[in-house]
Amino acid sequence: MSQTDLLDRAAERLADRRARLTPTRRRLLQVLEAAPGPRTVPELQIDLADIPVSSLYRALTSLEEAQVVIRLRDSAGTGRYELAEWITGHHHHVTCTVCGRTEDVAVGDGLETAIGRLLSDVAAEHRYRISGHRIEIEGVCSACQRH
Amino acid sequence: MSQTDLLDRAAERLADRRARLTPTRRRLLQVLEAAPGPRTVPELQIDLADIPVSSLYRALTSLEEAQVVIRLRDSAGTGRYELAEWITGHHHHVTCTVCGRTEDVAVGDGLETAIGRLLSDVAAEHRYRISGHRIEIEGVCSACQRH
DNA sequence: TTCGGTGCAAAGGGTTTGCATTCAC
DNA sequence: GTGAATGCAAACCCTTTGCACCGAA
Repeated sequence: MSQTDLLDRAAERLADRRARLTPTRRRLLQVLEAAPGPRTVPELQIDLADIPVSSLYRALTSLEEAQVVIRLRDSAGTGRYELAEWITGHHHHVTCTVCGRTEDVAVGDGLETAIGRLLSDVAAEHRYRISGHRIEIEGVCSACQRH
Repeated sequence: MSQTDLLDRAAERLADRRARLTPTRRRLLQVLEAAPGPRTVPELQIDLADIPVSSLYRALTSLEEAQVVIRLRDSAGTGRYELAEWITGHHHHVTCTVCGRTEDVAVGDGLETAIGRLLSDVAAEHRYRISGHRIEIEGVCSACQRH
């Protein structure tokens, strides 16, 4: 997806919620698009030093409500933001237990099917109405294996 | 595993690290063993009201280093502690998005094996040495569905 | 002119830490 | 006696919020 497309579609989703694609939000999306992985707010502040923290959080909250970005949690409990899956494509994450870096992971149909069965089992046995799931794969990345 | 066994083995693991199974740590393990799912420190304080927060955190850190407990993160980024899997057996979690309660979920061997194999494949593609995986399921529990 | 967005400052909540004290081996 | 464990208070860090002001539809 081109950057123009991304911004246009983000503007649409925001408009659905009577919100606007302001300069702050636009710059935020540009930084997130260029980022190699999910970013924390303190990290975003490096690229957006002139924007107050509270504005960053509020902009991210708006973008999350408009489903343009999603918020993850890293192992330290800090929020990490990335573009939503309709932009980046469906994926999960692997996290290195040594360096803490998180990478995107594309999953096969077989795994998705297995997860689907797990979810319906759980829904039945625990009488839950399932709304979502998160898979965390842990290991040591190739770089850290060499050290 | 009986409670005596649990405490004995915990004592061993602590001893390996020149740490002791003190009354605080013993009570902590008893509360965690009785809990239906991973607990936050604020929750633990309810059952262990006479123990200062800092002592709870330090005891939990020691127990985590001795690999007797593990620390998870819930969707709010808050740490949640539970007994290690060599005590409880491998399992996953389902969390109610309304009341916030987390329950342990047992998964059938067949399904677990299938998921484990698929996750390993995924990780291998990324040159990760896998140490584990966790699936966090979100939904609304039966009690909250009625309200 | 109305309502959303921003900036600033203060507060919130979980978590960590410095330091003195107490305790177990 | 020596290192581990505890208690207390303060500090930390990420995050949220109240309030006043600005700006776009």
